[in-house]
Amino acid sequence: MLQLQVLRQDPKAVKEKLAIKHFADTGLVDEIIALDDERKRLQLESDTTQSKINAASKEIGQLMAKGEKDAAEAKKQEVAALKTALQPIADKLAATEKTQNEKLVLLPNLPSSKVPAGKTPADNIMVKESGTKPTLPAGSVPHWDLIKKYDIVDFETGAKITGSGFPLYKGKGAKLQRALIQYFLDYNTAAGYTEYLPPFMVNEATAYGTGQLPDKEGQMYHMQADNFYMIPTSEVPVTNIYRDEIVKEDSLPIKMTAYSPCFRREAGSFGKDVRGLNRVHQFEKVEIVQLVHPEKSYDVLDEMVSHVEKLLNTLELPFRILRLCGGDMSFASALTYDFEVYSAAQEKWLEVSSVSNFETFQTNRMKIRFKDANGKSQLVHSLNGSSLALPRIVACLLENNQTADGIKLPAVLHSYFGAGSISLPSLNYELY
RNA sequence: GGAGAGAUGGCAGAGCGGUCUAAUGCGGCGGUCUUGAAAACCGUUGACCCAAAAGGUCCGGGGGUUCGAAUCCCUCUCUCUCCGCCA
Repeated sequence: MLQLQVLRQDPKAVKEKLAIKHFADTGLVDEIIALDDERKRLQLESDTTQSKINAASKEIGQLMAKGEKDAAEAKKQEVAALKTALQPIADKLAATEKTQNEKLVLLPNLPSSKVPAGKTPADNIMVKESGTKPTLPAGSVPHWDLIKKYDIVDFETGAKITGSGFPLYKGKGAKLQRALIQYFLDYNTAAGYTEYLPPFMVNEATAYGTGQLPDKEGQMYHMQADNFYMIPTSEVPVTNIYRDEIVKEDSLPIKMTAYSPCFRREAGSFGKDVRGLNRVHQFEKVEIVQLVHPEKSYDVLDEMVSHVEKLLNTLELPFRILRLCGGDMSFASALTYDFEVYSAAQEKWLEVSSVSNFETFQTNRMKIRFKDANGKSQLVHSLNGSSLALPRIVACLLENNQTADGIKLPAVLHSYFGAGSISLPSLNYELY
């Protein structure tokens, strides 16, 4: 949620920035400012009346103590009249605040000056490309064939248990998940991030805090009986740890990391991109989140990008980094870098991480603040990124490293996985 | 699931219809003393709305009673104790 004062200060600049995000309804900005003027007027009127009521009530108490019953009665009449007058003002004030807030929540975050103006993924700027695309041996196949050959992910049984898009990892496939999660968490904690294991369901207030509600309600699984939502990413519970808190300035930056499964309905996606592990309803991810001083957030964004970059390097996969254009960025982000790894058998790039600075867009909703040197409360900036989302990493590891007699794993995973490669299953293994 | 108790400022904790502009303690900040620190003493110390003063709002959330609610009533959420069930 944007800060009102930003709209009031320079509505013209706000509209120009919204245009970069391809947000059409710029009239909303003026509407919100007009509502704010109205709100202030009503607030003043309400406060003045309330002040009179308070003063009169106090007098009644004093008159009663002195035994002047008639005078007290007269005052009571006076208060009753004031209260009658106050009621419509209070109702109107509440309605105005509600409408204003509903409209304010519709505005996306403003893009930083580094965001290119384009509209589609083709307009994203490639910042870096790293590693070389492997030349696969003859007979190489995409990961959806490899997982069957090696018997490590079973989509059919996952569909039987739950539904399509819920993979069932098996044997070495399950162990590879565990190894990757463990490795990613170790990598993050070594860089000073505190590890959390959060609840995987959240309440409404939490989902609202990070912006999943009201915007993306249809993308989350909803537990109707208890009104909980399955988390689409651990960013949601983790960022909310500090909701409604005022932290000490010297406790910044707050660096947090968490593993969680992520649940996404992916309503509306279908077609080729959903094949295999490319797009699923439940997947594993390790996330990094930082709450930082406003002046440092763009340095921290660079630091987080470099953190993920080094992690990807150790996995020995070719990848590229993109700076997203206004049209491709998320609603809440001010600047986003996407990481894509190259899937050699599919011959395409797959997104495995998205690192964003949200500035005060999330913390304004969650009221995460710190006290500055002058004793003033200021909103902190929030950032997050994946390090990393597993399924597409696994897809690329399988495809890019396939050989005639097994799948070679990068050296960094050997100790976590307990072997240097995934070998073909023995026959009796299939007969479990 | 059953029975009971509770939710107050950063923390602990009093207040149970009008002087609550919330006692007191701890912690924090500033000062005196000190070479410096500790101790002691003195002062200070919440958030939000409003350009600011004045004023208003906030004692878990929401609603109600009353001229007046931290205090009484209803309701929701959460915490604790005991019983039951259980990984």
